[in-house]
Amino acid sequence: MQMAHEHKCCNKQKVRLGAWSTEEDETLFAYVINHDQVKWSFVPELTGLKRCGKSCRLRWINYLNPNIKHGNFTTEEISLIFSLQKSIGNKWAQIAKHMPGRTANEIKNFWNSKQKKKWLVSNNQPNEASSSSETIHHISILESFYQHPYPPTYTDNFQLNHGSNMHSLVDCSLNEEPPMNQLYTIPPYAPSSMASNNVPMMLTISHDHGFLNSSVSSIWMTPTSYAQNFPTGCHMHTNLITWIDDDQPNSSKPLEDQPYSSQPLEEVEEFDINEFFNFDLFEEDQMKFEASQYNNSHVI
DNA sequence: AATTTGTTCAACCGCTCTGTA
DNA sequence: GTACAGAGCGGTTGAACAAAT
Repeated sequence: MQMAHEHKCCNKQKVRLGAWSTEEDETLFAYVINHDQVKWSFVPELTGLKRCGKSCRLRWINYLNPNIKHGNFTTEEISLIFSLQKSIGNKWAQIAKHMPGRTANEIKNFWNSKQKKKWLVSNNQPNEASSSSETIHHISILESFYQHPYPPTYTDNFQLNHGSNMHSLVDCSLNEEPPMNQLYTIPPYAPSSMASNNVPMMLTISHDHGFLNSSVSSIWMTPTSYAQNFPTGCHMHTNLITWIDDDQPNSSKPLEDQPYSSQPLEEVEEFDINEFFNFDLFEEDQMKFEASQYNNSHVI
């Protein structure tokens, strides 16, 4: 615990800094849990804590809040962090909203540590970067999203509805059986070196059974398709898949504005994607994919 | 066993955003 | 329209711990 000193906020009152004691935690917890509306700037005065109001707020939202899920991130959560970071950048608070129980600070810390490791790997500094198998695992996940879309294994028709006029059919390819709460790639023909944008889009998958709806986090455009305003690939979050009524009108609004996107996650997770897709791996597709990647990299 | 180096994560800082008078 | 206060956010720091030497 650091000595009390003048804080720049809090009217320059003397406040304590550093790690919180058990007693301080108990005091803050007891106060917040018993008050619906907390005015953080008044908390030190009302509780007797020698802390800045901002510090109290931070302690609550990052540690004391009983809704926080402590412990390591799951593979699904890591996937979601990578895909959301790619979509919206370092908007940690927004990313945290997609991950109940996780704090923006926790996600930011995770991202920063993994980014550092990725940098070390990309700069051929294996001694530092390969210090644990966990590191390699995380980096392989990251690489798969950023650089190496996996080979296509299955083809279906996916209907992309973009803006008011665009209404295009593209082939769908899935690299492997995607667990729920996972991101997968449709289709992986365009390498990441090609132009991409992050325009929010709605992806409608047409099937005999009705319609599936999902957010698309990023769209790939080849030079040709870009000229034609025709996306060749996209990322899709399986955890955001929801059923919609057949008469639900298509819309170009962002997902959060869609009434059917607010379905509880528990309901979403009950959906079994295996009922509708066959994820068998075909070697021929893999070769075709590798060839297209090679060709594209030499065209650009 | 002691020291150095690397990693994690809680906490701080300063800035921006938002609501209100 | 503007000034102010409080809340929120993202970048950064540094203490504590773990791993390597």
